[in-house]
Amino acid sequence: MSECQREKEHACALERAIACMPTEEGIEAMSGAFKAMSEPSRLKILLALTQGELCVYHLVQAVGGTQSAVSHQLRILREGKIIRARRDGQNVVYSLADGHVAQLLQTAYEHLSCKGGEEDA
Amino acid sequence: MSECQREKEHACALERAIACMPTEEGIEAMSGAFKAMSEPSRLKILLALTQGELCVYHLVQAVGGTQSAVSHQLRILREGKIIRARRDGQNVVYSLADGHVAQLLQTAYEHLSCKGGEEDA
DNA sequence: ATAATATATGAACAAGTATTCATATATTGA
DNA sequence: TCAATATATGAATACTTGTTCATATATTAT
Repeated sequence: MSECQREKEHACALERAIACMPTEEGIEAMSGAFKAMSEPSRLKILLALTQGELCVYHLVQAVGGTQSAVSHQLRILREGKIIRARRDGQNVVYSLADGHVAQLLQTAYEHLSCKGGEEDA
Repeated sequence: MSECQREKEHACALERAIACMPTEEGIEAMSGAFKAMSEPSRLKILLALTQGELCVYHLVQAVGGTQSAVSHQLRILREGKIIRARRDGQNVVYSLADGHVAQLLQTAYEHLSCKGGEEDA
């Protein structure tokens, strides 16, 4: 019963934390979106697509790496409904699937990209 | 030289994509932040901490799992400067390290958590 | 000092996954 | 149909990582 003391110390934050916690599906949805952007190779692809739709060949030029590696990552993003594919003649043209990811990329880009890093003493 | 044709088709988007691409350090910073939030166990910890600082014991209650697993994830988040630790008597109290992550969590929470999912035909 | 509580951590193991290589599929032009 | 271009993908490999178990460290009270 010694933890009862602690129970009350920050009880309000704990209760709010429990109350605001999404369902498992919500957690999966959120972490899935973050996971899509958590690998450098995929993040580059997504950042490139914020500028407009691009075919695989151009994506390879924009992000580097081999065509095979890019295609594998494109499949992961496609299956996760993060991006959308459309055939255009010999090419397949990709674009971001919805605005949510674009918003997250924008927020991260503005907040993290331009700044070197913040050490706090 | 056959790709020259393609070079021009979407050249503007490709050029913008190349122009907007962050440095490798920028990419690492962004993907690192996303990676912190890409695992359900860590995401839960971070979401809980958006409600205020919490000690490990309370975090375990808020997010579930064993104390050891939570502590391991806390270490990863701590070393990545995503969260901050402060000792308070027998307890160690954790809090979010900066507002950037909170902003990303907020954006994701609003955009992804409450909605079931969007299938597009 | 000893016991109890709170947290951290090393080692081991199990999954998950990003890349490469080789090859398959699809589209276009001759 | 055949060749060329564009993209996708299966298998194998190497690497990363999340969890568990056992144990270590730190703080407090007696």
